[in-house]
Amino acid sequence: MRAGAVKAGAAASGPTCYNQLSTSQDGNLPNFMQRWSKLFIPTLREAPADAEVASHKFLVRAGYVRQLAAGIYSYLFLAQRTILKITKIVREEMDSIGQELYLPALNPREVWEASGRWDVMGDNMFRLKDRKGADLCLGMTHEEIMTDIARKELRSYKQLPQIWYQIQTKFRDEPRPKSGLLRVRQFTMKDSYSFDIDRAGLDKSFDLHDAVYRRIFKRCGLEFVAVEADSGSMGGSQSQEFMVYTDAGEDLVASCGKCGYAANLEKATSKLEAVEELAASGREKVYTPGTKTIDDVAAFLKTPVNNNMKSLAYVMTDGATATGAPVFRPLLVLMRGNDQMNEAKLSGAIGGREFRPMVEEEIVKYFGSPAGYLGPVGLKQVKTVENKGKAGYAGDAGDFVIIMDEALRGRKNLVGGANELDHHFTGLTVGVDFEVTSYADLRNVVEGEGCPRCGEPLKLGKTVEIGHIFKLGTKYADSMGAKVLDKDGKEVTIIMGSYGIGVERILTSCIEQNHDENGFWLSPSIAPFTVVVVATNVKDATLLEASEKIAAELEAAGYDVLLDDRDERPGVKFKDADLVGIPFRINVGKLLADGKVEVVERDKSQKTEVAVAEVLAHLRGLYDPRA
RNA sequence: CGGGGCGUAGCGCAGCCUGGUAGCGCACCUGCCUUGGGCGCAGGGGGUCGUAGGUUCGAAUCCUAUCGCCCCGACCA
Repeated sequence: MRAGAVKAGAAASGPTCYNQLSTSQDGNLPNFMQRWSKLFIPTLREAPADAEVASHKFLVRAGYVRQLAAGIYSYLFLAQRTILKITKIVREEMDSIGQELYLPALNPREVWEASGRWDVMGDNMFRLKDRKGADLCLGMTHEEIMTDIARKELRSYKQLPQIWYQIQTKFRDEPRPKSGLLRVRQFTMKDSYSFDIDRAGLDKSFDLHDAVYRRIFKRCGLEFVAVEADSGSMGGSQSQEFMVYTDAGEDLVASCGKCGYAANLEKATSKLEAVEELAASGREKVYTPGTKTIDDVAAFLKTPVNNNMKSLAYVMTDGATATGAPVFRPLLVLMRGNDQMNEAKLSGAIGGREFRPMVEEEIVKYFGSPAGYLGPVGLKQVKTVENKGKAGYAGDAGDFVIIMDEALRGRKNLVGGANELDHHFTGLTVGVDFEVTSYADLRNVVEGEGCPRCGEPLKLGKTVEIGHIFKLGTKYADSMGAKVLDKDGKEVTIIMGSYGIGVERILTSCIEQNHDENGFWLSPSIAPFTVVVVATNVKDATLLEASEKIAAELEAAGYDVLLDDRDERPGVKFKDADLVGIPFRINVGKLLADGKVEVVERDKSQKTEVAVAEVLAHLRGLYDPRA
């Protein structure tokens, strides 16, 4: 029998679609037994020196991927099989709520200008010119293209709701690609977009995605948490991320083991213990020589750190001049002395305006004092005005925006800088000694603080984001003019949602979650093969024949079978089998004389002796592909 | 963008300081041997030492520039 030939009885599904051209393929895989000796599975004994995280090391060692350039990878046979299985699951689940489209990755400048993001995306966007010199870019995400279709085609509320999705390659020129497939410049994303006539519709589309996402990740065998996320600066109302706990992750999540509260650190809050107020003394300027840090001041004045107020000086852009140059405005942030400010939270608090810390010259210019002694007293301040539901600031160019962290609201008799070298004020109280422009939650939650819902101590953990669902509202529909007529014949803006899944991140997260020193194991639902049959000695004809028979039987029962028929020593084959992510292994070897083989469960490293005639039944007890 | 590190055979590395015929382990090929956890023996193939200039009789090695990759930070729907 020729290797790779379609075995009689095994290829029951007729001509299988097996095009490898793009991510638009349907995910079908060839339905016949594969022979390792004929395949290209370049396993490595050692990982490349520049691989840091487990998934990166193993993806390379197991022959799944090879790097082409920074953050750009070729997916070899095993990786492609796994990706196809993942996208098949994604597709099956998404088809239950939406329709699949396939949109261009190559986008003209105009559509990105329509939304204003041609400029916003900056260097993160790959840009190129065509032969005529026209600007193009590679799509980082597809709000613009989807909204463009919607604005051109959708006319009536009767056509809503719509959920359109695609599985496409995305391009992002990350400043620092890293961690193998975790942070890359080219990757596959399932992105979907919902179009609704009203908020209630959006809520429903959002909830549908929430439910479908949970099913997808579960089917892929991932342990995940859904967390509250920062809805970004531009007015989205609800945002939820799906995260996987792993030390390879880059995001921090605060979670409560008791009530289930979980939130990205950019969003998380906590119950704070009350701070004892200092005795009222009235504002008093005190000489505090050489006390540039909060700890210095607190120690010098013998006051608790949390009665000290930290003043952080920033400049932010606030509008532009007639010529388009940005206008800068000073920004003072007031925090409890031992709290850390979260930049994402601040960004939200100032309506998404850009900001950066002041440099020393700016500090002197705006405060008339060197850093270390800054405070809110005596600063000229803007007025806050309501501006289409978003706070706008009115005032002269140098007027401050002063934002105070919620943890300081209502506090009295604080210590703060006096805007004068070597001097601080004691006895500062908001509303008496100074005013603030607004309050906002700006502080980072600290591990062990009380859950905002139930008060139990919060835990912090590192995570990778594998999915994100987001109520966009009218941001793109507004800027791009996507409107329909409602029941009353009135033109209304379509309300949108945006939902993403990182396909490769499902694979990498699975590996991060399920590996040991010898390799990794994937859920049978997404593993490139569900079972590998190891013929321990191919020179032994009886043994090889028995292996082939078992493999064929399993294949006919719906398993994706890899037959290791290589002329290698058993040790080599076992090492490779442990490495490449296949959840089940059948060793055909010494025990065959007694009519038995070994069934190995990779995750538990558990071996069970099973009679040859019982192999299928035994395996079905562990996992049934047709269940 | 700031800081650090590295580019020598497919992978992991030595050689560079102190210039003089390019090496080791693994992998690969051939033969023998072996067959339950990356065997053993023998023979063999493969590298313009990232690239370009320069110094020198002579450069992997010294100098300059440049490209690439990795890490930390910044940044990051």
